[in-house]
Amino acid sequence: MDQTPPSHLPPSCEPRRESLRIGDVARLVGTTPRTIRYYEEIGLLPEAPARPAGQHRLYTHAEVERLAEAMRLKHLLGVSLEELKTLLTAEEARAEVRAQLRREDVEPTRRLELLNEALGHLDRQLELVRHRAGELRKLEHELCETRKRVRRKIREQNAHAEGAFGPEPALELSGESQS
Amino acid sequence: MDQTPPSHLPPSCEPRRESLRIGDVARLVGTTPRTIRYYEEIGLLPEAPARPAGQHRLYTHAEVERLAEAMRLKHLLGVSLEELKTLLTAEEARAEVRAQLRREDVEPTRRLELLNEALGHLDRQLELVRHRAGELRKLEHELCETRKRVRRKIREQNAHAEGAFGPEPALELSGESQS
DNA sequence: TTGCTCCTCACGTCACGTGAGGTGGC
DNA sequence: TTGCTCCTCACGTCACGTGAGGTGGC
Repeated sequence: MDQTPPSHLPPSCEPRRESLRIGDVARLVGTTPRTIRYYEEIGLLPEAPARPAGQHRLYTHAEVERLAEAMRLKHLLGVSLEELKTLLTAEEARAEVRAQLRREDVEPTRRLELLNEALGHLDRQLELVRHRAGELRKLEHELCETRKRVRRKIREQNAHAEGAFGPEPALELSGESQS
Repeated sequence: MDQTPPSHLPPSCEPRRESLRIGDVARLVGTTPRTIRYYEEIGLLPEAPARPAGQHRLYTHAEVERLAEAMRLKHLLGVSLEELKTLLTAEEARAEVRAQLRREDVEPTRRLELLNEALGHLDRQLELVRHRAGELRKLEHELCETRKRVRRKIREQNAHAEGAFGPEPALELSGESQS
């Protein structure tokens, strides 16, 4: 069983779940193996069905995508893992809805219901994102204003020095300064 | 609110440090007393000098402002308390610089040095904020695109229903739905 | 005096970090 | 065979939450 070279496999034999190991996944999404194991432990990530205890975890690229998206949400929205779990469950539900909608045999009333649910979920998430983006824009604006004032003072100072000592090249960022 | 000092005090007798208690402060900045005590414990907030053990903590409005700003930075930038401490120290240094600059007796070279330091600090902070704002904008854009697609599908579905059953008012958000 | 908020331990919790000791695949 | 990564406990840490028991100000 340790004799399965990765090249020229019969089409029936899958390369075991795409053979991405936990270290690779961690590097790809910018986290640590410990974090991934912890997320699996608390049920945020699904455990691979029937992995013998002590055996290596293997991941597919689709799973990496989902994990990356989850970490982006956590990072940008600053939610707890419990809230993140709720978000991801809703996300899964939306995926399920998309799958149902692709099969054309859904009756129109049900179809509209599903679409409206998806819309509601998107709106809630957009509100979260926009609120945070607004706060950040405000902070950015304030920092910019302060920056303008400092730059104006620097210009004034340079102009004054020029007046006192005659024209010399404007000194802005000295580049060298001890401590 | 109750910020008129207890009526007739002699002008020499200060209303002890403006008499804002820890619960008031917590409510004003949107946190808990425990958090404020913890920040004091790890040295992120200065402990009031010479407060007898067991005595109530009292705060000034200026301290409330600083705490609120600190919590905003933490919330928006998602930094650790250790990083936050660094940011606040730099902020204090900038305040110190402003105080020095207001006294006009600083020699021009030193003055430029201080201004350039302040500018550098502002630029680093702006970069942090802008990077995060950019990520959020991207997420917002993606959510908007998905939302557009869902709304288009809803319109299509309604148009189709109209064609099949004759004109009826467009159903968008049902408002009521079981489960 | 009665409530309320405050105080200081001190243990609990969330989201991991960090070895310890051992097994498995290229 | 040798390294490397992986595995599972299990204890440590950061940033607080949450009572326990007691004191202080309107």
